[in-house]
Amino acid sequence: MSTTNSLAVEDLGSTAQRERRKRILDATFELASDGGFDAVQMRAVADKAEVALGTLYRYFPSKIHLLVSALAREFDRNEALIRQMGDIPGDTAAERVIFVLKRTTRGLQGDPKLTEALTRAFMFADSSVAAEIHTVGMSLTTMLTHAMHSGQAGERAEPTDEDVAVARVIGDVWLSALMAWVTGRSSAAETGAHLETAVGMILRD
Amino acid sequence: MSTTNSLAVEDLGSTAQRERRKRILDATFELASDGGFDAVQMRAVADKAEVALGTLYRYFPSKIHLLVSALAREFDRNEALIRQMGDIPGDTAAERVIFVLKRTTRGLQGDPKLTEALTRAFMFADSSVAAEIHTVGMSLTTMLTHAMHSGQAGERAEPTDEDVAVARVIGDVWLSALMAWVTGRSSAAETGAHLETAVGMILRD
DNA sequence: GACAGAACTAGAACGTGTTCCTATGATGGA
DNA sequence: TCCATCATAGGAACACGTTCTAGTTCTGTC
Repeated sequence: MSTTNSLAVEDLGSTAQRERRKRILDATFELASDGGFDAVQMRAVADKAEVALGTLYRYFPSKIHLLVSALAREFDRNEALIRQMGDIPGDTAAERVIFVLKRTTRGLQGDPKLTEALTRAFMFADSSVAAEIHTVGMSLTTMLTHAMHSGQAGERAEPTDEDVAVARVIGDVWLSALMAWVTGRSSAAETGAHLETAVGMILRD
Repeated sequence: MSTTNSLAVEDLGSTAQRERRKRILDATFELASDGGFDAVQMRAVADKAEVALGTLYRYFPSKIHLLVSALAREFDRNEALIRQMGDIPGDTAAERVIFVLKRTTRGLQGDPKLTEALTRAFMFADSSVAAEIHTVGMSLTTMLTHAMHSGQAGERAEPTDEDVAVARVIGDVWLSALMAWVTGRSSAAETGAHLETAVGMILRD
């Protein structure tokens, strides 16, 4: 286990450690939700999580690792939520994909500062955060391929390479749209419209 | 002219000022090219440009503004280059778009550290950099709509809303692909392949 | 229970982005 | 030419991410 990676839940032996990790991520969410990226100050996170600064850095080797890990947890939860709601409404793949994207986007837009913090960290991440970023990418791809096939024959089959390629392109567009929204370059409505247009282009049935 | 914006060339009265601005951007390129984002240190830029730190901040209110302005200049030059080479090779819009994207990408990949610096700054930018980001977005959109229509009837007409929407989606994918490459999550070859796939999906003739 | 090693705390210290201050030089109008 | 104003130089000062050190507590093993 190299020191350049965040400590994942599986890496942590004791209950106390898992609780520390949770307290840290909770504190991160709270601070981010209040004041965005800039308010997530490492000393403040450590204080709020009741953990020493050095310990915080033991669990997450940088602020970016911390925030991207927080994003990964958020995505995991979102994916679980969507998965447990069963079949996704919509007759075509495009409709279903737009449904989950809009739902996810709406969830994020409900907490703009938090979203700003998580998104900017994700965008700023360099190669040392590759592992955490990969986790996020997988969640997104899984969610999208699941939406594409939900309720269809062969739903349980592995997604094809083509499915994955489509999901990646849609994920790219979604991230860019999210970034445009976060940086105030487009409104929520424009973001939604842009997403619909793009998915319509890519997923013509 | 608000202090939250970089000083554009047009804002500068005297020749000495235009030269200062140029020296600053040149120094930025040089440092970025050598050591990437981290090597572009404001004190180092000021030294190399033979300008006081305070002056640097007068011209560019933050490191991010500085780097995004550098990116804008680079894009302008790239667009001019492509525009002056006349008709773009390729029989279909997709082929022509792929041509300019690959050409631009190759240019960037030829100087990885520089690209890392510029891309990460762009990705990290917040709303205070909206103006500079918009400049970059316009260059990209213009380049793409130009490629879509190059050599076609009605080449000189204004791009339609649909053209712009398509260009924006392609621009989104391109940025994400560039980011994946910059952060070492995908190779140059994969980046190229991904772009081709995506453009193929979006621009089916 | 005693010990070894890992994990944790508290806080100092360092680097770099950013701000601020004072003195000096350039410019344009009376 | 002289003055007012603004731009620049030079450098101190501050904030926050990150690293490091010394001492303390926890955990597992004999």
